[in-house]
Amino acid sequence: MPTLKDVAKLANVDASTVSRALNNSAHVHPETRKRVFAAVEKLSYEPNVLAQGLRKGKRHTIGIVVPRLQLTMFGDAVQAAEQRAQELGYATIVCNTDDDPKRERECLDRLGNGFVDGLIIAATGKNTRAIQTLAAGGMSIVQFLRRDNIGLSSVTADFEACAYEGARYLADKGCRHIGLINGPASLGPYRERLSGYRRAMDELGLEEILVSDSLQANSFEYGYRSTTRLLSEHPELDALMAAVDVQGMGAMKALREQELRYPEDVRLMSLTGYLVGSLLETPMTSMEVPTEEISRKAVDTLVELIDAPADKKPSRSSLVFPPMLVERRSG
Amino acid sequence: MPTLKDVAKLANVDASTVSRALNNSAHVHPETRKRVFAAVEKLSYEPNVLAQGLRKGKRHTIGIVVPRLQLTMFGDAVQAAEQRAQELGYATIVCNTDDDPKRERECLDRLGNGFVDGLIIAATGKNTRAIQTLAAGGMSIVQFLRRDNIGLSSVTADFEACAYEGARYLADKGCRHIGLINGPASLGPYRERLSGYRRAMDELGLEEILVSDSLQANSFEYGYRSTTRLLSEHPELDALMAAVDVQGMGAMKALREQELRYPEDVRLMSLTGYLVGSLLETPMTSMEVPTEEISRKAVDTLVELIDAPADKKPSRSSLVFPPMLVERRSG
DNA sequence: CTGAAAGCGCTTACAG
DNA sequence: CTGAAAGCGCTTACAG
Repeated sequence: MPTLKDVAKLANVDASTVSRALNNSAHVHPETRKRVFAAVEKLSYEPNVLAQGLRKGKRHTIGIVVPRLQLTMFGDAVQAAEQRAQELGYATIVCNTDDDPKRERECLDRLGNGFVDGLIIAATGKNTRAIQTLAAGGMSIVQFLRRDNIGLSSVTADFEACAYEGARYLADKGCRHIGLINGPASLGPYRERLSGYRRAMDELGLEEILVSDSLQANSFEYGYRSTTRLLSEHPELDALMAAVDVQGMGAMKALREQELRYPEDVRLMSLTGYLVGSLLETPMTSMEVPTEEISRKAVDTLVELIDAPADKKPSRSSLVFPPMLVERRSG
Repeated sequence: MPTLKDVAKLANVDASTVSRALNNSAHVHPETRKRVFAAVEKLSYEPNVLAQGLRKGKRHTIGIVVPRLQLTMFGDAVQAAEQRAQELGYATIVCNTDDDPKRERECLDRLGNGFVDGLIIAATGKNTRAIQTLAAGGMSIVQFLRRDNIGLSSVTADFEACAYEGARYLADKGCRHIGLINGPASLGPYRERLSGYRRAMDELGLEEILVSDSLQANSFEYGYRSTTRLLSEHPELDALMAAVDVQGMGAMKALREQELRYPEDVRLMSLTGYLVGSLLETPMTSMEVPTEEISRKAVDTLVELIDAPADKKPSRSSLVFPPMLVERRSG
């Protein structure tokens, strides 16, 4: 592996000049510059990220904090984020919190300890203080896929619209008893879905029928139990919206057990669909969200933040992507 | 962040002594040692991985090369590998090849270029030369979940047993026309499943009925098309083994279209099941493989390889984990 | 516009 | 058993 010195020797200049030419950090005579780049080319020189990092106190690593990967949009999200990070020359460390505030806290402690240059995070909402402290201490942080109003940039989807448009769609199909399987309102996306659902129910003059526990909501089990409960309390149910796909899969199980067909007896849809829903035996009607785009954008935003000099960090930004309705068999 | 120097000052020794004490790289007087560790404790000192890396030419980053993450065992595998890597102080870079040799080549080029200390890889089998060259050039490489006989350590599952035991199970249930949806024999796991299937068919005196194209086999579409084809050529089919879950999901779609019920008309099972199969509307009978354990072990093996001094690298090892049958509804 | 020097935080021959 | 010194590959004030 050639080093700066090798390039400098070949170009007949000092290493510092090579550095300046490469980083555009000061005026370098065009002639010199040309020689430098020729030498770089010739040796196919690549700067040693480690040495750069040591010098500048950067590790070229970003942390990704998400609840889990399996069968969730976060799996896709992390894949896209890792790819984008790699394109930008960053390694990644992925940390799964399982939506457990304690585990999240551990992740934050570990990553905060000088392990990474920045963080993209889909937080539980229970460690706001710790996250703000980290940010105040100079850590670059971007929220993605989940947003709380904690003074940090975010890239998310419009979950309010997911629920609102989902409900309008079901109402258009003639449903009058539209249930919602949601999750704890302490989490931004659930709170937003709830508010979209309420807006729609209000406009339509329909009764709100919903489950919104503060439990581990992003699961098959939760979808199953919630559906069973809703059906027993509201046998008139003719439509059901699940916040995420695995909940919808759990709902399917519950409906089958009650010998209810979907969509014939109960229209079923997911409010945040991803690949798996389309491959089910009964493909699931879904609101879909551009997860990959969101993740890539979050990484871009983070890297800009990391790279900006301390005295002119970009100001806080909030990006929200709209969802799209995909009609399939279940609803 | 405290540095070696801070520790040295507090312990009243030279930085080099602290280094030796911490790394156990030379005799340090027990008394001195005690002082050093007390200081480390007091300052809660953590060595700067970047500086260590620069000194030793290590990046503390490992590359993970897999075909894809979505709806495959590789998703689980990568999650487990990342976690283990993190425990060992390594960052990760994940590269998806989509089982395309060209993309795999790009991954290898990029990662080979001094970006990582080592690689765990589930290869396409089409870049054997490039991989061997990398290894010969000093890159530490461990194969995981897929093994080719290319002189490198591996940690895999016994896919031969998956297919053999799967077929025996179906035969025990009374099936006499057992089909196999496989994939290209150029890939180790498919080759091994094929051989297990053949062994079982041979022992049972049954006809081989199989699809084994050299296409993108790890997909819903492939499972769907293959099943349609097998059914048209062999209407007598009474059992079907899919190499992986998504193929099985595609098979379900094809069976439904032919108005065949599973398991009543055709018993269906996956030979490498993971979570998704258990959550389907018709939960899938599967051979299951300890993906997480395999991944963690692969990372351990790799890190040992990386950390060993050049003159005494551990010799090649091959670890194979046995599968387990999980009976569910589909078969 | 460019060179010489110092230093990021560590490790490791080299003396003693 | 321990200290002083050199150096991994880079960047950045400091002169000029």
